[in-house]
Amino acid sequence: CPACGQPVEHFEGEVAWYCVNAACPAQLVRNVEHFVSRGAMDIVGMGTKIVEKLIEAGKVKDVADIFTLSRADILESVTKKDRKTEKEPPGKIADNLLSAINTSKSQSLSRLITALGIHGVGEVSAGDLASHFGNLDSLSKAGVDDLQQIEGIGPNIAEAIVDWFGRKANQKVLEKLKKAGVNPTFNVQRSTLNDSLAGLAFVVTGTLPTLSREGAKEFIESNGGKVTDSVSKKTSYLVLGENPGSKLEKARSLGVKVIGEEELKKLAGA
DNA sequence: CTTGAGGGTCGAATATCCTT
DNA sequence: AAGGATATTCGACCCTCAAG
Repeated sequence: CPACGQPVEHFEGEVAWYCVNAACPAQLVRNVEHFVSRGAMDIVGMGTKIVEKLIEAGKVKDVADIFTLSRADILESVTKKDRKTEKEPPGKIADNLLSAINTSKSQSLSRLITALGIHGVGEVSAGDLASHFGNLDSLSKAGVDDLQQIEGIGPNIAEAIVDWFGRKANQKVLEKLKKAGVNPTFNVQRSTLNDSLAGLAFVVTGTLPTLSREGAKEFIESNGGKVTDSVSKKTSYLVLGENPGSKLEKARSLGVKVIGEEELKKLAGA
């Protein structure tokens, strides 16, 4: 491994090699980055640079450490060089970060599962897993066969999940998270709020007038609809905003219906 | 067992928005 | 003004499923 010098391992059928050193700094950065990213725990204000600094300063050794960070820890890490400008520290960064971390504690179960970074489990699969198992404990006890019952989960992903939960280091992280108050359960209420969009699959392209991309997604999901990244024959509607990409072309060639934000809201009966 | 299509995930690239 | 974070798109590639 170029970053830590430890031997690397490559998995059957995979193109890339993986460093097996659980403490590899380069790996840690990527893990943490993914954990806090938009589709996962969504900790605003925490990007690559900040993550690197926190890790360099030794304040974050695993993903769970984020939740026990103190204001002093952050200040110390971020202002590592110019120690003499003690009197005017970048307090705003610290404050924003702390409150973002705090809000992220109540993030949904599916986001947390996404955040774990299991091979092959992204937002969509994580959502399926969340609604199927309801909480992390039952998911961690699931066997390969249980997992394969779920649509979209085959032997490879099932194995990856079992393997992830089987690792001691990961179990430890889960424990720490639980202790820090991060242990969400699947909220059934949310999915049964309104099912006017049930059975429909949406893809969003471009910038919508009032809803953000995230907002549109949540809106659709809370009304029972499904959102994916790519347009296909199974897509029910393409929600079109400004500056659309190639998805519009694809939708047209496949005969997928194209609607705007207004129509989306009408469909949902809002 | 092999192959191909349909779906989905991930990472890179790019443009724009915020904060010091 | 500059550095950093966010928002999107795009292409590469992997997984699943079903048909040959």
